[in-house]
Parts: sequence; C-alpha cells; structure tokens
Amino acid sequence: MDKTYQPEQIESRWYERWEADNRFAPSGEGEPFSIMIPPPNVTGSLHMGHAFQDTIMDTLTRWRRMQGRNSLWQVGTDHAGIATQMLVERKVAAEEGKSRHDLGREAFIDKVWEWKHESGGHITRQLRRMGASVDWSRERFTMDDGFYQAVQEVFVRLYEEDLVYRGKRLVNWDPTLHTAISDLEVENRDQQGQFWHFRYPLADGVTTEAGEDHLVVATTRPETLLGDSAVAVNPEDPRYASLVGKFVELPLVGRRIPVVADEHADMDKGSGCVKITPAHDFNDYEVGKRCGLPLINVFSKDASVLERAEAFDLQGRPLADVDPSLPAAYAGLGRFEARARIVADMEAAGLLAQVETVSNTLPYGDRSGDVIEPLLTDQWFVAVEELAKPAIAAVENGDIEFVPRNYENMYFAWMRDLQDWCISRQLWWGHRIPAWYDAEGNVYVARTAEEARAKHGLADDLALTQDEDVLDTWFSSGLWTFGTLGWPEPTEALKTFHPSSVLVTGFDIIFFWVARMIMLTLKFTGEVPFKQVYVHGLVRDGQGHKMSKSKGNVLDPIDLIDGIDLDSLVEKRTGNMMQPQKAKAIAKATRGEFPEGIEPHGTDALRYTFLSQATTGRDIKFDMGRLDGYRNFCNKLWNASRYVLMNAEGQDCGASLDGQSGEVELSLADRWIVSRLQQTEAQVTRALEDYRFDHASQALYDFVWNEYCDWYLELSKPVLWDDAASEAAKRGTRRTLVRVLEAVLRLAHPMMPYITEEIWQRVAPLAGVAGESVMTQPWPVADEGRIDETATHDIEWLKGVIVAVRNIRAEMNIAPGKPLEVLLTKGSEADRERLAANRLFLSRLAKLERIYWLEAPDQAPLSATQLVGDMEVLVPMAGLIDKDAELARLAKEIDKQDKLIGGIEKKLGNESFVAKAPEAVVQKERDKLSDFAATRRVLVEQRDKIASL
RNA sequence: AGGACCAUAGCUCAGUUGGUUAGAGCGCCACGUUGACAUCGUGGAGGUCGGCGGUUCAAAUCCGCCUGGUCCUACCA
Repeated sequence: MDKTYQPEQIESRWYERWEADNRFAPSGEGEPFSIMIPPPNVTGSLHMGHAFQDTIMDTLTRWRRMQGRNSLWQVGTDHAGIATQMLVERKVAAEEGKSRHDLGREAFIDKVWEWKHESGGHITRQLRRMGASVDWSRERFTMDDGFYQAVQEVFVRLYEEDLVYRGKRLVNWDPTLHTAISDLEVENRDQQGQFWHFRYPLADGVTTEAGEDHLVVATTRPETLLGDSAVAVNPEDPRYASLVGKFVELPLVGRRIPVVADEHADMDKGSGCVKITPAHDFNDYEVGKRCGLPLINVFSKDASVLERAEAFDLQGRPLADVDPSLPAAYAGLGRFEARARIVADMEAAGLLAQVETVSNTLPYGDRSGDVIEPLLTDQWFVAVEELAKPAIAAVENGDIEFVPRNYENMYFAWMRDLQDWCISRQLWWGHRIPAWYDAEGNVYVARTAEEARAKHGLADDLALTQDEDVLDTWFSSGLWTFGTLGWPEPTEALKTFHPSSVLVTGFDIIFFWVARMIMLTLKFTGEVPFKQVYVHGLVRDGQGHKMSKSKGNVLDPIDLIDGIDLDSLVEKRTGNMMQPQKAKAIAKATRGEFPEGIEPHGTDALRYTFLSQATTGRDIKFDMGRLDGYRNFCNKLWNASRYVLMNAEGQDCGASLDGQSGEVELSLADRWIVSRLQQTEAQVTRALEDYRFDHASQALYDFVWNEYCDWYLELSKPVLWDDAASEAAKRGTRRTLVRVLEAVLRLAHPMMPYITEEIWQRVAPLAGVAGESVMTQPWPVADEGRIDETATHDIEWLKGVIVAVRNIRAEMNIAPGKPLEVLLTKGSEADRERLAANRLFLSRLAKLERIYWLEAPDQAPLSATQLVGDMEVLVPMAGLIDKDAELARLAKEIDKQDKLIGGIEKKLGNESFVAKAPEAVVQKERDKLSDFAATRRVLVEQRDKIASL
C-alpha cells in the first residue's frame, strides 16, 4: 500500500469494477428494500443537495444490501419541462440565432432529444462519482416510452372519473414563458410599491351619504382598471348602503359598472370601496363568482393591453352584452407602460386623489423571473379534493411516516387547503395532453386519436387535432414510484419493490412532489408510494447562506472531491454571471476563503462529512473543516491498515483461508477491542435504523481512531515486537488485528465505499474471509457473548495508569521519551494483579524503565502523584521535579475536588433531595462524595509532604 | 397575521425517558519525528447551555413569556 491515502487512484477504478460486475442490481433474495431516487433534472449538474441526498440513499442501500435484503435503488432522470425547454432555446438561439418558433414544434423537440442524448449523461456520470450504487440497468427517464404509457393511462382514467377537467380559469400566467404555472412555482417577493387612489364618478347623478359624486378606490395596479366590472362595498357599511345596485362610470373607458355588496370590501381600509377586476385578480375572481359579474379580460398573452376586451361569464362563455371597447390609446402597451399612462391620464382628468408608497409583495415566476399575471385562459386541472382525502389518511394512520415527525404538520396544513392543480403548460417539451378536438371544439380524451374515434364513434375522416399543451412535469414525476417499476403492466418488479421503503427528499419539494405522489399513487395502485419519508434540510454554505450562483458561494461537490486551484474556482464563480458587477466582490471573497484553492479530499471524505452533518430536521452549514477532518480520518484508516498488513501479511494470523494455524492465545487488549467492536456494531446499526447518520459516523470514528488506533494498535506492538510474548499470543494479536479491521471495513462500507473496498481486498484473506467484494459481505452483527466487561475494566485501569504517567510528564516538564521509574501503591489486590499481568503494556506505552508495587506506602519517596481509583501512581521526584510546579498543580487539583465536594454536600444536605430522590440516585451521590473526598485527602497529604521540604 | 424550527466552547455540531465532573471535530497553547500515520502523537486552555420566570428534591433537557435568527403559509383592493 502507498504510504499516503490517495483517493483519486482508487475511486474510479472500483466504481467501474462494481458496475461491470453488476453489483448494484437486486440480489433477488431476501426481504425487498427499495428506494426511488428523486429524479434529477436531466439538464442539470450535481449540486451539493444532490450529493448530500445521494450519500444518504447510497448509505441506506449499501447497508440493507449487506444485511441480505433484496435491494433496489431505482435511478432515473426527469425531463423537467420548463427548465429543459429554456436551456435548449437558449442554446439554439446562441448557436443558430433562431427561436423555437423559427424551428417549429417538431424540429425543436428533435433538438431537445438531440441535446438530451448528447448531454443528458452529465449528471449520471457525476452520480457515479459519488459512489451511488444505483441499478443502472433499470435507468428510467420521465419521457421514455413506458412513462408515456403510464402518463396517458393516468390522465385518461382521471378524466373518465371527472377528476381531470378543462376550463377557462384564472391562472398564474408567465408572460415571458407564455405558459401557466402552478401556485407552487410562484415566488412572492417583497417590494416597495405605489398605491394610487382614484375617483370613480357615480352615474345617474347619485351621491354618497356624504354628498360626494364619486367613490374612491385604491389600487396598486391601475392598468387593471380597464377590466373592472364592479365596485364593491361592504354590505354592513352604512356609508354606501344606498349605493348598492347603483352604477359608477368607469373612468377612461366609460363603461357603466355596478356597485355591489361583498364582504371582501373591508370597511376599515381606505375609503371602504374596492374596484373589482375578476379577470385579473384572484380575490376579485371570487367576488365575481359570488356577485355574478362578467369576467373582462384586457390583456394579451404578453400582458399587453388588447384593442378590444374579451368578456366571459363564469363558465367561460363569451358574453355579448358587455361593451368590449377600450380606449385606443392603450392598445398594445405593455402592462407597466399602460400603468404609467393610465395614472397620468387619471391625474389629468382630476381623478387621482392620492398616491401612497407602500410595501407589498409581488408574484414572480421562479423560472423566468417575470412578474406573474393572473390571466383568464383555458387550462386542464386535477380536482384534488377526492384525491387528497386518502392521502391525508395514509399519513394520519401511519401507513406513511415522516422522519422527522414534525413535517407531517406541514403536510397536513397544505393538504387540507388544497386548490385544484393546474396541470397544463403551454410548452412544447413534455407529455402532450391526450385530448383531441374536432372543428366544433368538442373534446375527446383517449390514449390515442384512434381510440378517441373508436370510443366516440367518430368518422375516420373527421379531422381531429391534438391539444397543443403539455402536462406539468410534476404530473409525470408524481407517478415515479410505480411508473419506474413498469406500471400499468403488473410486473414482477412492481409486486416486489412497491411500495418503496423510504423516500429521501428535501422539505422544499414536499408539496411539489411528495404530496402529489401520495395522491396519485394511492389512486392508481391502491398502495402508498413509500412507507417512510426521510426529510433532510438544505445544504448551505459555511456561513449559513443559501448557495447560489448570484451570491457566488456555490461549492461543486466534484471540486471538493478532486480539488480545484484558486484561479479556476474564481473563474467558475464569476464567469457567465447575470450581474457581472458583483464579480469583483465574489472574486475577493473567494480568494479570502480559499487562498490555496481547494485540495482534493476524495468521495469517501465528502460522503462522511455529509453523514456527520446529517442531523435531524435542520439545514446543514457545510463545514470545510470537517471535510478536512474526515479526509484525515480516511488517511488514518489507511495507515492503520498499512500497519496491520505489515505485521500480518505472510504471517500466521490464526485464521488464514487455508485453515492452517497454530495455537492462539488472546491478550487482554485483544479481548477488549473485540468487546468494544461488538458495542460499536450495535451502535452503528441502531443509528442507521433511526436515520441518525451523524451518530453512526461518530460511533465509527470514535472506535477507529480513539480505540483501535490510539490504544489497540499501540497495545499490539509490545506483543508483536517483544520477545517475551509467546508465539500463541503473537498469533492471537495478529488474528485480532486483522479480524477487527475486516469487520470495521464492513461496518464502514456503506458510509465510505471506496477506501473500505480497497483495503478489504487485502485484509479479508488474512482474516479468513472469502469473497469478491466487501459490497456483498454480511453486515456485522454484534455478538453480546463477546462483550467482556472485565477486559473493559482492566483496560480502563491500564489507560488510567498510562495517562497518569503522561500527565505527570507534561505537568512536570519531563521529556516524553525519558525512561521513568514508576511506583504503584495503596490500591487493592486487584490492582496488584493487574500490574503483574500488564507490566509489558505499561512499560512500553508509558515509556517506563521500571514499574513495581510499593508495599509500604509510608516509605514512598518524594513523588509526583496521580490517582487511579484508590491506587496511587507515583513518579519519584528525585532530580526531576520542579517543587513549585508540583505544588501549583496540586493546589489546582485540590481546588477542583473542593468544588465537586461542595456541590455534592449541598445536594445531600438538602433534606427533600434525600427524601424524594430515588435511592439509587442518592447512593450515587454518596459514592461520588467519598471518592472525591479520598482523592482530596491524597492530594493534600502530598501537598503537605512537598511543602515541608 | 398564523405556524414551524433553531439558539450549548472562537467555529460547525452531538447531548436518548429530567439525575453526566455538559461532550466531539476543527481552531488555539505547550511539548514531541529512528520502525502505520505531521493528513501525526502527547498534554492542556476554553462553556453562568440566548434572557427572565415557573414546575420539580433535581432543568441544557419539561412549561410560559421575551429577545435574536431561519423558513413556510396567508394577506396586502
């Protein structure tokens, strides 16, 4: 083995090997375990969130696989309608100078497929770098043929049950992308805005109670005035009661619109009158419904003003009795330009009463960044009410369990207040809606045009045109858990792996995806999609800020693995920016944070970092320090393995594959480390069962570094290297070294797959273990029978003596390597026996010249003293020790004991404590008190002795 | 406005059903390299557990209020 751990040399090699050997496919045996990967966007590249999530899923999958479960990690990518279409549009524009409309629908779709074939493999290659043990042979895409079938099937069946319907409704319209988007894709941002108060003249000479000939309404959107169809007042409002049923004359337009009574009008706000524009505001739409008002649309798909308004009734039928004329001056103006002109014209007409500056929130499209316009359009919807009921019940009755639990509340809150889901998108890339229209506009929904004709008895020569729209991406990804397994066919895979065991996902897509999967899956399979949902937080930068290109704080997981030099990192963060003016500051911050660039750390270290930070229900601040630390941990494991191999290879380890071995004798240290291994195995397993990856990684780290390396390897040296040790003992220690390491590698494998495989290949044969890969070895199961309390206590004693000596050395400024004479005294018979049994270990680890039992404590030479239990560890001071330093040290120690004693005496002095606390607790305090008191006595004795010199 | 979550060492975080001398890693200080490892070893310093109040024999842990932070939902004519 190389002297230093170099991950880049082992990682790609092992992944290719595993994949070639088909190690990721389900074994076909054992209880099924399955995870469906949240399909990443096919256009995307792997970000920290993916890397984190993939690490968790891979750890779970590898662990369950080793436990003998028939494990499937289903992989695939999402076609991601808007994102992909935008990306290819930009590419075509840049390369050919054409828009998608120049190309036409078919040619453009071809371009997208072409692009997908060219570049769609980027993210899956990155997934391989993370070590993801997904079954590539089952890779799926949300627009592959199978998904096409599934999507058609679901849509048609929902339609047949009236759970999908089409209608003219007010939707969130993106004027840049020219498509509807769902509520979830709208991002509300706080803004400073203006609030204009307008006078609307009352018609027919009517006046208010106060004698005014007009009403005052206020708006942040003056341009919607053109589409007003009423002014509402509160039914309880005495100021305007007489006006209900009367009319106002809409300024600039001249249309007569009624004054209506509706509780939407708030008497305490402004004048108490509110303009109602049902076609351009969601609240007003509701008022329109309640009051039977016409819907007057005044905007085109670009959100510019129409020449003539379009009026509809609530069913979306054109209304002939509304005068559609609009002032010619505004025709074709964009909404913001129209706003300015309308305000100016109102002011010129003396109808602008007041302008206020207010803070409000505006809806933005999360893809385009444009302000969303509520617009009346024909769209397809899923009626969610019926679907939501069983979906809520499934979580309530525990069929689906959220981890951590509190996300269930978030889920319930959202599910109980669900709006119908607008599923049509005016895009080209996606699943085209399986609906056909004849010349009269009759709609026929079927899986194919042929089926539509057959079903509805249509003539073969009747011209049918398919709906131009595609389905929301989340509609198809909502079928992910069963669609990937072959549904609607009743496949073996579906029977075996559905419902999936656990969904690993971020809280940010609980609404987008998780909730909809639950609804659709229950509807079509009668099963839940997954039994558990493990919800993790967002990966943020070291300061807790969201990583984003515009902030220039993005870390690329691949850069953490391979390393990146500073200039490349700066270039990556500042190149191709939307706001180039920020580049300088970002470059400076980057150079400050990473003066040397980023070193290579390897996949295993990155994975370990994620796991150690994967604590329940909170975002993680990615900590570069930990990444370094876990890279060092890999290095530690690597070097410990080198030591083991150096001492075991070519030697009789008492367990070689050929079964030939001499007699074996286990030392105290051997029994102890085996015992501790059992406990660690139990701890790690328990932690993984509880999704406490932080605890799992911590337990393993502690065992490997603080026990196996720091103590056990050191304790093995005297046995292996000292002639005094027997051959049987040497054999026993070699066997333990090798077997414990082999088990550790299995235990660590799900978390750090590469390094464990690399080392395991060399160690397994020495441990008498046959097999081609650690991946398919059994998961270590703790054997309670090998937990050895005596050995643990003895080792604790041994460590205590060694640490006591080291402590004295450090405090007394005695060179670490200087051989010392040490006396033990005042202890029990057990202590005396322990000394006899462990003389070799003690001498070696504490670097002693001589250690012996002092029978008569009162004859002790002047010494520095430490206590191990009741026993005193003495390092004679002659010529060694600084008297003042020792006195100072003792004073500090005595002070510490005094504080402890004081605390306990106070407790025990409290009568109600003694009376009410459980006897065991009280006894524990008494025991502690006598321990501390004894320690104090020894320290004081020692102090007096030294002071008297 | 409603709700959720968070606040523990300089930093990033653990802390099971209340009883621990409140822990880890990084960072810091001192010392140390002939035989696994300086991506290291040994020893050490560092915390009134955000604040106030309550329950209890006992609170980092349970309850209430407050402060600060993050996020979600809603509203803003």
